[in-house]
Amino acid sequence: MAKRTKETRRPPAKIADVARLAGVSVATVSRTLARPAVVSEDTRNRVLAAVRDTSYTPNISARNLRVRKTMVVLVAVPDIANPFFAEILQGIDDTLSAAGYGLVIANLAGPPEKEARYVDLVCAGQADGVLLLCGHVMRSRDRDLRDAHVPLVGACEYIPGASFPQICIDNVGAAREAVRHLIKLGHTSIAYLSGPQSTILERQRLEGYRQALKEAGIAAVDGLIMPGDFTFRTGVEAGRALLALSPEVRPTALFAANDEMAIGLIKTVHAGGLRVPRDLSVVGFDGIPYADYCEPTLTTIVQPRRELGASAAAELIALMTTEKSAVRKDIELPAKLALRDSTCPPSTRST
Amino acid sequence: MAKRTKETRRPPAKIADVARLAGVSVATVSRTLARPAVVSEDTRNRVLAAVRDTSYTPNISARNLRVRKTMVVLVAVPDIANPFFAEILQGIDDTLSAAGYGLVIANLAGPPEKEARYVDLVCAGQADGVLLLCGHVMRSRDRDLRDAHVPLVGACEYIPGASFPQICIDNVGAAREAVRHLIKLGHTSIAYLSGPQSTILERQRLEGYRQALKEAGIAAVDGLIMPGDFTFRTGVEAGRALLALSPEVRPTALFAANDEMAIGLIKTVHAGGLRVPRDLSVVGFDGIPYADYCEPTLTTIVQPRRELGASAAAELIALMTTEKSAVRKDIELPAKLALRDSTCPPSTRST
DNA sequence: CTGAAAGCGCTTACAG
DNA sequence: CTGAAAGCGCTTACAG
Repeated sequence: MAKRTKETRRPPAKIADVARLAGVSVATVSRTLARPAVVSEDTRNRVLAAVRDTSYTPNISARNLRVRKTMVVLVAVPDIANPFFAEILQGIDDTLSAAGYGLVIANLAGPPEKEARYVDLVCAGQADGVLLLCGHVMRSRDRDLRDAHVPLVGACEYIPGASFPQICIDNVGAAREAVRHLIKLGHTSIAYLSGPQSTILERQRLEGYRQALKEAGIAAVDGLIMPGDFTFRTGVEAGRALLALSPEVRPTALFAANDEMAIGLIKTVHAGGLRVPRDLSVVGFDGIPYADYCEPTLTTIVQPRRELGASAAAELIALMTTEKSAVRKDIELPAKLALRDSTCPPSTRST
Repeated sequence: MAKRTKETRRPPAKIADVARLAGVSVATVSRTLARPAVVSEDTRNRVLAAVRDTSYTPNISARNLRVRKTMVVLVAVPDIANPFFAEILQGIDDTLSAAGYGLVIANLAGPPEKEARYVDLVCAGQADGVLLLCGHVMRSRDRDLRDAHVPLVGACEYIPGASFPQICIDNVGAAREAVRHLIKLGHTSIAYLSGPQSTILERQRLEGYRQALKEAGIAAVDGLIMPGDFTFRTGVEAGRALLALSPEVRPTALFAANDEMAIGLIKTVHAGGLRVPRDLSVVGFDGIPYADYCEPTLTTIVQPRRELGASAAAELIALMTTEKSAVRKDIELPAKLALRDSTCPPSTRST
């Protein structure tokens, strides 16, 4: 169909082909490419011309075998279909690929044996480093990622007790800020829609909620803490639970541990006749793109997703390219409250 | 911190270590692993035990160098942050990783030189195959992906005239079905919100729109075709344009070339006082998760995203593992209309 | 500044 | 059924 460029078959040129054409040894070709300054100008020109004429590109498998590097990093993500991670991955990809690294995405959603396979892969030396977005150090039946002796960096979900750098936001502080915002608007009956109990993110955001209430002298009410697991579905369920409450005991505001649940909840209470924010103010967490599309737009904590990914990647590159092993160094990136349309002062009716 | 497993340093075992421990040659170890049936039971047991004792895993760079394969496939995606692709990637990842392939994601969003880098990478033999979700055969300044002589498979966005298999849905037919649905409800003034002119997806969906009108004997009105580019923003703009129209000339229904624009449009016309679907019925295209979360939920064509990815990956694997070069074979997967809350008969008022 | 040679860790004819 | 040996395509001391 489309026009092909010149020579149509022929296997890719190897370094020996270039050397022959340039009339030098393969060692010289290799050196010219690695450190051009070290060869004479004349040689350099001949080699470079030969490289061009043969469209030579080094075989990476061979180079990697030789220098015992792979130039790939493994990125473990809990769920690639979750929009929250898409932009993080973008930040990672930008930084990593600019530095010549390829990235293999280990999507942990799905059968648990996948995790083990990836651990084995890294232990077998198939990656130079690992980026952990999944909140735990991956393991297989009898091995741990640490047995691979490659640099590790964590991001997003803090891994307690880890001995490698981690890039996170201040979840406690951000959650506290979210709830303070509601309190400042005049709310005193504020519910909390939880994330999955197993994650540290949940514990941190709950802690922030508690702190904000406490410092405002508002008593925490256990009944106002609603179960959730970060999914839209549990947001819907919480919405139903709220609708089932009589108006006198219903909270006037709610802080959700993530946006997806907040959106599910808003949709549900809307359908049930409550108005957001008039009857119920809602604050989310994450700042996913959709939080700015929904109706009403969601007041939320927006995480610097791209920067989180980029910093984590940069940190890992530093670790992979220097001798000094893991100068443990956590980085905390700022997350900020985006004021939008889902919050307002409580309606006087219930005050 | 955490407890390490036994021997803490020592480089990973190589095949020679296993051979020594088992008292056989490296050839035998290699064979035992590749085709266990071919060695004697006694040998096999000794080798396997040694493999276990040394926690041996083959070095893939070395193997690849030897067999001249990379076991990686490149997946070119227009924009990794677009939720539409997330589930496609998941289908691809499931299939590919089950077959032992790693996947390198070429995110084409961003500087155009990235595309060239990826082309060079493939031409240099760094991938065994390429999955094109981007609607065109990637190219660098002087090369084309076809020069790499590796199998190619296209998916989602049909590439006209390509000589490799492609996995798509019937965009024309699906768009026609979407518009027929509106016609069946009684609408006769139906607008179309376009995608980017450069894509074949746009041309196909527009064609489906035209066909449906034509077969119903409804005259196509140029003024009802609104510009868009698949982004939320252009949906918002189209919404504003609609609001600016006087009620007599305003269409009673609209078919958007994708969900994101449909959602932006709905949000905008809502804010402007129109009710969806009562004043305006809207049908989208794609079936992204959010289409089922928004308010009202969006009637849309849902694409079998996971299956699209899985079939494309399966097709590529077939190509990579057999001699027969590209038995050109397109696959069309079914997309179906999901009836939800954004459509209803036109209100009598304007009829 | 340059070349000859070893070696990275594997697989696979080829003999036996 | 098994082993010795060549070779995949590179890089890097080591000499010169």
